[in-house]
Amino acid sequence: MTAGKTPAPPQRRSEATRTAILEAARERFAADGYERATIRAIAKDAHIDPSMVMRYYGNKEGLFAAAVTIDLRLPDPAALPRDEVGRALVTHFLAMWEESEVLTALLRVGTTNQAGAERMQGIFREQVLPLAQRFCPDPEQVPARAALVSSQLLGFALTRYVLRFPPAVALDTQEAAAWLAPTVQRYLTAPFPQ
Amino acid sequence: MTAGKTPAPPQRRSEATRTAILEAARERFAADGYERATIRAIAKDAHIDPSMVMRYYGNKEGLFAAAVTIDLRLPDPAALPRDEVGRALVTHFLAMWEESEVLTALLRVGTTNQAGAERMQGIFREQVLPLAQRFCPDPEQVPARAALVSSQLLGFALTRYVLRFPPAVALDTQEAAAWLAPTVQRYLTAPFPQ
DNA sequence: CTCGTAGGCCAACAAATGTTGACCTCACCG
DNA sequence: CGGTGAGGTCAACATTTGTTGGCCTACGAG
Repeated sequence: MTAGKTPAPPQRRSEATRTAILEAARERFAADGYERATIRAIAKDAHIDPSMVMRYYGNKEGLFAAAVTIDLRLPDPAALPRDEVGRALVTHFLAMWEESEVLTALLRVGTTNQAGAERMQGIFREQVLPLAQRFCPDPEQVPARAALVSSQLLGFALTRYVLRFPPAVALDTQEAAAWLAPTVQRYLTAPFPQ
Repeated sequence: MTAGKTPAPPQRRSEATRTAILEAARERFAADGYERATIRAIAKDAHIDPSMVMRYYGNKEGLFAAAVTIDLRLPDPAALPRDEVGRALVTHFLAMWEESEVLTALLRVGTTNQAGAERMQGIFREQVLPLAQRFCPDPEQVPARAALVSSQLLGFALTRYVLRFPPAVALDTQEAAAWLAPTVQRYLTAPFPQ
């Protein structure tokens, strides 16, 4: 609260544990979901006392909010050729899921926790919607198309990273992208069906 | 345990509460997921004592197992014309999701609970895989295609019934089916892409 | 009428969990 | 050297949750 007058970073040694807590929290939330990821377990993973978690992040919700911040880093729509947006989006998404547990954590929490669901709605609204806008002329259709794209991408992540359906796990990212890209491409650019 | 020798139904009045418990359990599991659906809350909804739940279903896992039994009632593949399987599957799925909360309950629990995830794998294996078998000549490709179909169907259910993305909720089932059917159709019958 | 028993409730236990406050320790500044 | 405050630990709290066992009640068979 009391902002130090010196702009120099006063961080003695706490930054290390702060990030250790966040890393442990991400792992636990990804593996167990919100309810089963206990503060005590996270603290033990970070090799500190549970009360430290509270001091740094206030409460469990605050910890979750701090641990799971997501930037999808979607490619600039303007730079994408219209007929390759599907493939570009899919490969980008798969890469993001493979490289960190944050998305798995968010998906797990989003299905059981109201705050988590709202967080996902926020990401959808601020990051996916704008991209869809670029490729669909009729603004009336943009939200539905963006939601369909999300449904396929999240659905594949669900079966592969959360439910772990063996065939979905077995697909390598190349094959998966080859299957999913046309779907996403169609949702974004094809005319309204029927 | 002690089977009555009289074949006449000895049920005095318990069957009513048994099903009341199951209904309440389905509602709670669907709304809250496994962890946050408490036995006490379920019992209160069913207007009985929590200990009754234990007596009838042993423990919480037993209750979940009894409450969430799913038969997708997939249409007979043999009766489906090959080029309409996509639309038939999608409309059937949407109808099932709309008519009861069991699927929502299973999806919510599947994402946080190992037993729930395995239950979903079982349904996939025993009900979706066989259907895909009918439409794909190469047995090598059947599991992947079935998983892709599941990913799109579950993904749409996720965004619509669990995460409640507004555009996904706003779509009426007709529109949704029109968008999703070609995707499912392609996953089942189109040649391997690229 | 009597009494066994199924259906049901009440009270309690043990464990786990989020959260709090007192205390400790030691680097650093005056 | 003294003390101030940040980084950290410990023990405890109140609550919730799954689960258990004892007790009550009424109905139907003998």
